[in-house]
Amino acid sequence: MTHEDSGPSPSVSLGPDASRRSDRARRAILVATRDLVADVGYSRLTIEGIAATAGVGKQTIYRWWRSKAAVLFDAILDAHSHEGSVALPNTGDLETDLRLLLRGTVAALTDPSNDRLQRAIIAEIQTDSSIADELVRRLLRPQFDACAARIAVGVQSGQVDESVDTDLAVELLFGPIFHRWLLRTGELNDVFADNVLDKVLTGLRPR
Amino acid sequence: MTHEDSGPSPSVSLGPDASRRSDRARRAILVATRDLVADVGYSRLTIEGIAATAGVGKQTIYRWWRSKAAVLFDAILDAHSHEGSVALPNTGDLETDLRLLLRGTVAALTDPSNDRLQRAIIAEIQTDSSIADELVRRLLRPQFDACAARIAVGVQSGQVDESVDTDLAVELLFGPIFHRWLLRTGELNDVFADNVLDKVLTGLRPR
Amino acid sequence: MTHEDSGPSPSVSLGPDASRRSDRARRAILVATRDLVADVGYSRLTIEGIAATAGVGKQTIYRWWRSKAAVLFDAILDAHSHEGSVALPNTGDLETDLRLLLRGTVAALTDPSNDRLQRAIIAEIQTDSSIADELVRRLLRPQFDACAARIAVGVQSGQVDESVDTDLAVELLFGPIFHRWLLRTGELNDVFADNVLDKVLTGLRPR
Amino acid sequence: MTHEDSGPSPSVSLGPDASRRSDRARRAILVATRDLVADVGYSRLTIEGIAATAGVGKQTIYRWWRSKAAVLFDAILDAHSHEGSVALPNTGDLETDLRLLLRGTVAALTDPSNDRLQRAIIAEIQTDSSIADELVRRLLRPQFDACAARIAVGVQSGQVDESVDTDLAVELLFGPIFHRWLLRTGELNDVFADNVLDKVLTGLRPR
DNA sequence: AAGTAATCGAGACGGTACGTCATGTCTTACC
DNA sequence: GGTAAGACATGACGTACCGTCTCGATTACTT
Repeated sequence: MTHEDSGPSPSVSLGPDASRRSDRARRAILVATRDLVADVGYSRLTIEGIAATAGVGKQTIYRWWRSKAAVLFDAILDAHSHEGSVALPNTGDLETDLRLLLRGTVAALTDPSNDRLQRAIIAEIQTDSSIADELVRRLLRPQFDACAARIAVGVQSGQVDESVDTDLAVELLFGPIFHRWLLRTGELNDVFADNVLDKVLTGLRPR
Repeated sequence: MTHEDSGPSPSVSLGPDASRRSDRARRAILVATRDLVADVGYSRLTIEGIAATAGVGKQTIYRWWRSKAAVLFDAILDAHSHEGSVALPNTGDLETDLRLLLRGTVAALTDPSNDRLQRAIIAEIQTDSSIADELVRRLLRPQFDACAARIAVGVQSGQVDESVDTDLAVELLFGPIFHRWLLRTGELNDVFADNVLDKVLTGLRPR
Repeated sequence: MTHEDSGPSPSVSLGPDASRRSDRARRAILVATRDLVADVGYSRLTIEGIAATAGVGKQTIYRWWRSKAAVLFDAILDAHSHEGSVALPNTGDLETDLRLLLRGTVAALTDPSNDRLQRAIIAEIQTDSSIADELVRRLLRPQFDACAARIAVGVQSGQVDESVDTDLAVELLFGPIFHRWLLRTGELNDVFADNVLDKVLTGLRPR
Repeated sequence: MTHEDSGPSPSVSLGPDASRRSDRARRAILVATRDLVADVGYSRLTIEGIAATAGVGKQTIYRWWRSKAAVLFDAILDAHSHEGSVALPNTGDLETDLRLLLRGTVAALTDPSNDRLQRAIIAEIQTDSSIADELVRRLLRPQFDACAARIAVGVQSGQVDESVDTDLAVELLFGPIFHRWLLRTGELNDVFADNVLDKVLTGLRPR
């Protein structure tokens, strides 16, 4: 999202002259955004509030981000940037590995400290599809791809039928998990994740 | 408010004295809300705009609804109230019936005239969980229950393994569909729905 | 102000059919108006507040009075109706009698329990001159006329020059008093009243 | 805003940081206020109307003035600020000078183009005594002091008794004038002013 | 090192919408 | 038909934020 993806300060919009940009202000804005969303919720998050909390002029925010949603998105990216790569465990047993992955996803979604931030960005992408694209591209796709890769290994080792589309398999796994979280149709916990995994794997096994 | 509601003026919150309520105003508000969301999108939907379009005082909206989201939700309910019951077809073949159901769901989600209204309520339930509860209880649960009932018939006719939890089966089917629609991870069409159905049914068949 | 000036329920506007009028409601409205003005001041006096305090429907007020000012005016009239006639003392000495009158006026104006009510009607007559006419005709003119009559007696007894216009004399006396009270240009007390009286009488004495 | 005020943007309440204040907005607000009061009267004067007429945001008004009355008062002050000093003529004859002064006051009060503005501020000071204090201090007191000074000269030249309190004398003169204007007890014209002056001066002459 | 140009914190500005309050009209049910 | 109650359309209130703008005061490149 910045001019070089490997750089230290990813941003949705580059702005006029990024080299002069105050890193102190940028970090303060992202931290303030996270804190405020956690505190008061996204619906009460305001640019003025972020600026005041960060000790920053409003114009500094408008100079570098297109919208409140863009700030929020960078705040989330920034929070995830310390998580390291999306490597999956490979114990050799596909079911075990996927169980760890799904349970980890459940844990991340239900973590109260992230809940408001994550739901905020979901709410936002319903309106702003460019943010949706960024979200998929930078956060979700890498995870889904890693998961698909692990399933592909399962195909080679004979644990999964070779006719299976690995991308589809990923959505069969994550779909019900996100469905429960987003629509609040029921409790999201490890039992549910295990049940989903069991049935989906049954459908994917060689016949 | 749901299809079985025979009362004349359904509402999320009844307010002070529902017997005196003007039905003319209520209907105008719900229609205006639907029209405006379709026109300008939820983020630009305002109470003042609804009131002006409906030819109604703002106070009349605030008297009967707790929030903009509550109005929106009633507008959606009202739109669905004319749809008749949620009966599924029963051709005798489970796969055929479920294919029709999933394709219908895909069609409903991707229908451009509903898109903004539906996404608006999804955005809203991320913030307001009481609206989420209403949505599940009055709109989603009836459909899911109907689907689960059809699958239960499939168990009796030997098309589905008798160990299967029918509620879980429903989420395996709808989860990936909603996942694509909500997160915009890919194109949502009949091919995808058919693929989901195929793999899930494989996982559910008697062994 | 009513159809017969000597009747028991004076009102600025007669309304549709005064014979059916509820005297209970009328009295409750006037009392509530006085209480509320004293409590919260005229600027926060509302028809709804009067109706609620009086335990009366709003329509009952609108049916019998043309405006909030009219209610207020009747409330003042009603308060003064218990005061008896406007007889002045006649000790034989004009200065003594006028001193008592002016000091009484000062006392009435500075009485904190009447202050808000009186100032409210003053504020109102700046906007509504029909109320001003009523005020002068029913409250002020009788007092001024009584005062003028007393001065006329002074003319006959040789205490005032016979060329003096008694109406003018009255305004010379009351003018400075009201001036201080209305414009708040200084403290209004007996000393001031006595000084005014002294100088004005000097100007009026036979030469 | 008084005669000795040399600053460029006098205001009742200075607010947050007067140095940043837009003079364009301030002037537009005061002009709009005057125009609107003259047009529709004080009772129909609204902040929203002022803002709209002045082409200004409502917040700009609320930022710099505490109330609608404060705006009105500044509008009056601003109108008077172009009048130059409050010097009285000094022809050598006290009666002539005071006659000019009183007739000028009568003319100012009965001028239809000022009537609504002046009555509005009178109505307002009945409720808000801080505005009353400002009015006296900045507009009335300077005029009264000038008048008192002229009378003091009359004392020295033997036209007025040396025992006379000049401030009292001023109120004897202006009191009846304002009384007629405020209470609408009779017609306010030059004849009345001359009569008042005649009697008051008689009371003030050396004996 | 001085000059200069962009960013910074601050906050006033013209606006829009908020949610509340009061207006004056109306309808309903009771007496 | 008057009454208490209160819903209604209207419109102003005073507040909160929006996104733009203008101010000095840094700050960091340029010469």
